Amino acid sequence: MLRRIKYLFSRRKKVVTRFPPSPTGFLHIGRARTALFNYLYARKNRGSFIFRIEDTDKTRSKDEYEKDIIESLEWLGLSYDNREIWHQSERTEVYRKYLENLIGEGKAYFSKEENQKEGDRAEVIRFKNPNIKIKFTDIIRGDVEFNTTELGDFVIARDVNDPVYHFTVVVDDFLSGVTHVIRGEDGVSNTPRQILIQKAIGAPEPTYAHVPLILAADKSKLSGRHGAVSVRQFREKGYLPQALVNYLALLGWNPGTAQEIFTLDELILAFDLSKVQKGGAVFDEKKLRWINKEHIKRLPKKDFEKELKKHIESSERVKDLAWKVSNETIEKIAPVIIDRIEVYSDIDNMITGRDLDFYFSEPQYDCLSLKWKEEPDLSSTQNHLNFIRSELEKLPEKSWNEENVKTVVWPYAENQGRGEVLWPFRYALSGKEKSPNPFILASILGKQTTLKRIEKALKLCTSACADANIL
RNA sequence: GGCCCUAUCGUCUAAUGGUCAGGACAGGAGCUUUUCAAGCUCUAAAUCGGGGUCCGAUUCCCCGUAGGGUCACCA
Repeated sequence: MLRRIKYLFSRRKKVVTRFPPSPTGFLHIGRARTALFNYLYARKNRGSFIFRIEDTDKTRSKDEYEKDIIESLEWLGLSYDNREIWHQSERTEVYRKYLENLIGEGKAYFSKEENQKEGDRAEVIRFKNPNIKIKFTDIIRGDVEFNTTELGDFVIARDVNDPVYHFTVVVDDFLSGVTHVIRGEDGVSNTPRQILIQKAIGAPEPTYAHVPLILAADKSKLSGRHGAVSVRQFREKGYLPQALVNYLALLGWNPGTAQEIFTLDELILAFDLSKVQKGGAVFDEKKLRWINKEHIKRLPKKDFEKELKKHIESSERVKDLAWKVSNETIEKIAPVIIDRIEVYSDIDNMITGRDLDFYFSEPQYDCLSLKWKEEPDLSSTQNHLNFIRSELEKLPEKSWNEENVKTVVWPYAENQGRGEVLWPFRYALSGKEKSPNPFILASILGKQTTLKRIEKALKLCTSACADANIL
């Protein structure tokens, strides 16, 4: 009972996590993952997740990047809880107060410098290092100990109005009540100096968790030269945000169960920071693609259809040829397409590869292609097509569907040879070596078009090929 | 180089002081109503090396090796 109360008491402090990117580039997936971990941890503990902008480097910070980071975060569905977004560039007043206090207390001092490189100031503010041992507990890596002597009296500001990162993070984390600092592994060695500053300004020490880095296939840090690294690039490639989130969560973490496909809400439930891996993880786009496919399969039908329509309608080919894209067609082909793609950009590739043409226009092909590979000539192909046509003509329009077309043709195909019958049937409808099966095709195209295309195939058999003396 | 961290199939990972070291992705083979895809079944594939501790280590310890991070008036 006492334990229980103690436990509850210890948990009373509200968890606050944060994501403080500097707008010096598009949102990198590595950073997106640490944002995700912060988000998950906060949500899991019913705490809050804070977002702020660290733009103290005026030359490298760009509005364009800030916009991208905010959009990407929103796209991923990682909502933050603060209404107002702090910009460190607008908070020099705040930092100055702390800076002046430290100087007044003798914990920091102005220091004359010899210019090491261009842009260096002649005078900076340095932190007076007490040279103590710093020990902190990291949720992921356990106890970490550092001797701070080697840090020396490090710089905390260029001048009173121009503080440096280490100082601003500590002040802002303190002021916004951050309880858990979850960041990339590259922050480990920054921790001791930040703890030193915390002690100096009287800020409580947050709990740390350093997440391992995302690696490229060659095990080096994932960067631009390895291809897509920003969230926006994956978005442009046609990945689903929930799939990216799912994959990123699974990189370096696992729920301890066999479950691999998660929604954001499921992740919140299952997530456990202490089970995050210690070593870096190689980014594998193949697996991301697979996860994306699984999420596409789980999409509400209408959502997928909408996206499919968008891709088809906006393609150059469809626009150039002025093909009509009816909702009815979209609904019919959606299940066929869904089995054949992993990311939305695969739809675009199918269009450019002419793999969708036959749904919208009459196929053009060479009559010889109608012949099944084991047939010596077109004579029996012609017979088969004739049979299919006459039988299908009897099938009323309102019973025209995949199942019924199959019922009509199947016994005949069994009898005459599947390839011999089905290949020309399918080819007549698609004009393609590879396509969905003829029954689905027939049901998508409808009775009229199906019969028209068979008719056309029959004509080709008798005229063109006959001329060429192939029969 | 100093300091810090890490080490299981190709990749993401599970597991235990005693297991046939499990799963998933990717690969290979096959099945299913021609082709393509999907689906299903099967298959190959790993505990970095060397010392300890122990009846027994992949697991615990040490050393090595490899990889990574960090050493700014960048964040």
